[in-house]
Amino acid sequence: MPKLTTRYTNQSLAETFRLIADLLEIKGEVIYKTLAYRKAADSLTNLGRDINEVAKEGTLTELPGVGKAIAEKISELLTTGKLDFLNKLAEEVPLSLADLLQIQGLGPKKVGLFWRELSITNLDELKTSAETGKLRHLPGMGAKSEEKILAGIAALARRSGRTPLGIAWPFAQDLLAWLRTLPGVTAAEAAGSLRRMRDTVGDLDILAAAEDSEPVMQAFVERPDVIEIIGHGPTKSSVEFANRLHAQLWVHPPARFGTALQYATGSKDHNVRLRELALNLGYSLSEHALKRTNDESELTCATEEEVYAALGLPWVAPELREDRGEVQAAKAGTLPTLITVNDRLAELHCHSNWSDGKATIREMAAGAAQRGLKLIVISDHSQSLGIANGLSVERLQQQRAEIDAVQAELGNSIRILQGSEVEIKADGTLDYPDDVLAELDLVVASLHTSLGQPRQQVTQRLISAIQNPHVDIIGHPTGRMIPDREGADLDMDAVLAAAVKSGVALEINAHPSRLDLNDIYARRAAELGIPLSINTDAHAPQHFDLISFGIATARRAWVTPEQVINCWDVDKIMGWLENRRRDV
DNA sequence: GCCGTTTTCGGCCCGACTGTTTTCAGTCG
Repeated sequence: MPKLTTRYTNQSLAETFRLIADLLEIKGEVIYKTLAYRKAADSLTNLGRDINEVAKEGTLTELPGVGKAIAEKISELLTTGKLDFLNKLAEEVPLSLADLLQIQGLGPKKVGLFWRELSITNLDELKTSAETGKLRHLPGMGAKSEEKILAGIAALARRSGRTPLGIAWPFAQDLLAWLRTLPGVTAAEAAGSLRRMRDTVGDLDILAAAEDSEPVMQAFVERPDVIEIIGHGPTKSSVEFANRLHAQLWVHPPARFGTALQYATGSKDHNVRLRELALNLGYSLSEHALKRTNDESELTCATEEEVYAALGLPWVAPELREDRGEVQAAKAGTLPTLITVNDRLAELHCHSNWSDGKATIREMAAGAAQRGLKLIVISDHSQSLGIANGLSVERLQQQRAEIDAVQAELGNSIRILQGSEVEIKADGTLDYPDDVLAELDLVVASLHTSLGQPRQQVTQRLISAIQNPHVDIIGHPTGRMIPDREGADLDMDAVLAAAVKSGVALEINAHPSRLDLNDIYARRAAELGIPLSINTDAHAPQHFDLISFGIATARRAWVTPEQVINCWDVDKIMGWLENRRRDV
């Protein structure tokens, strides 16, 4: 439950509207009203600008899903920090009821029933009532329902929110590889937020193609690492694994794999758009087929391309399927040509054993060359980051000799530059003096410490670095760590405006625990013409392969290869750096 | 509560699974 603060961010505002939606639903308000609040919340989540700025402009109602009523509520929250409507609602419906919706299998109708009939308002009271058999006498309830609720409460205590993509992805790949070995399985793919490559995922959604689903489902729920079967049917099953991850598997015949994969990939909002479009074209779209509404005849699709083609659209990349304008763009033929992993030609931010890396400069350069990269920047930590063995000015100058030696040895297989990941210190100054920075081929400036500074202070600190003419790239701009640490409380509109002015590039750090910038801000930056740089921050050669997570984030941000420095050829990169040096 | 080259009022996606029932409501994605 969000606590009331006087300064609202896009996220806290979105949470407030989601809370309102939950409470209205428990209260029994017409479903479309609750959906409207959730839609508005999604719109705020997807917004790359500060809502305070939009409110100042008076253009709130131009946001999708925000009309007069919700715009007024946003304004009230932003100006007074309170919302009369929510306060009155909270007097009617206890706020703590919203927590009960977190329990798997428990929705607003049941929560409302428990509250009205038994005055249950929180988890403890619900648990006691279930344990003492008080729930089973209510309509639609029985002993099994009580068991399910208790299991749901226990599962809630075990789980801790969403899983970082970097953890979910490899596990899902193992699961898919195993599924593909099962007899009768002709294909298996990740779906859901996993396939859309969101930075965190809820449940793992997995789809398999097989004529006979039963044996596949049976094998799935009987896997030795399954600790609980949440559901088990012929087309859909869901389980909890020993590692606490939840997964659900759909099995459909190969001839229907296209509609099934499209359906299971989502997002929900993207699917709603497509189904609306289908209805306009005389089809009802489901995971099984496109059904003509006039004669019920079916058009089955083995591939997703066929599904989109039937709707008059080009195939839409999964990373775009968030209902952020992609269906409209597909219709208009203006989908971007998204960046791919193969477009990456350079790594501009990585570490060697001169600071906290695990490999030598030679090993890093050779590893990069082996992966087809044409240019690598060794950017070890600067002096004040003692914990990472940051380089003194003297060691930095010694490192140049080794880089030159490795360059001579490897010849023109790869270009090696000397850079640095320079600390932006708590006072906003950089960790090396300007004359030292001027000697470097490329400078990445990053925040690592004092991330908890007040908004204005930490924003000004980052802007100081952006304005330093020696800085080329801002590394992982917010400093967030998934899932544990929120980034700095930056005024991102001001940061982006400063970046536009200085011509500095912003990084999408590809490490799955960072993915910083995130998709929303990366999209906004690209729209503003700010050059992006996608880097793995590798501390060993195998980390170069983490690039796929950074590329996926860029794809979610609608980014094309031209907008990313790492995709330029060596001459263009060197030219860009030269221009920046000349402007100093 | 939002929204409109089929509508400014009347719509607002589709199906599987479960537990309670005896034909269906609730939940989920």
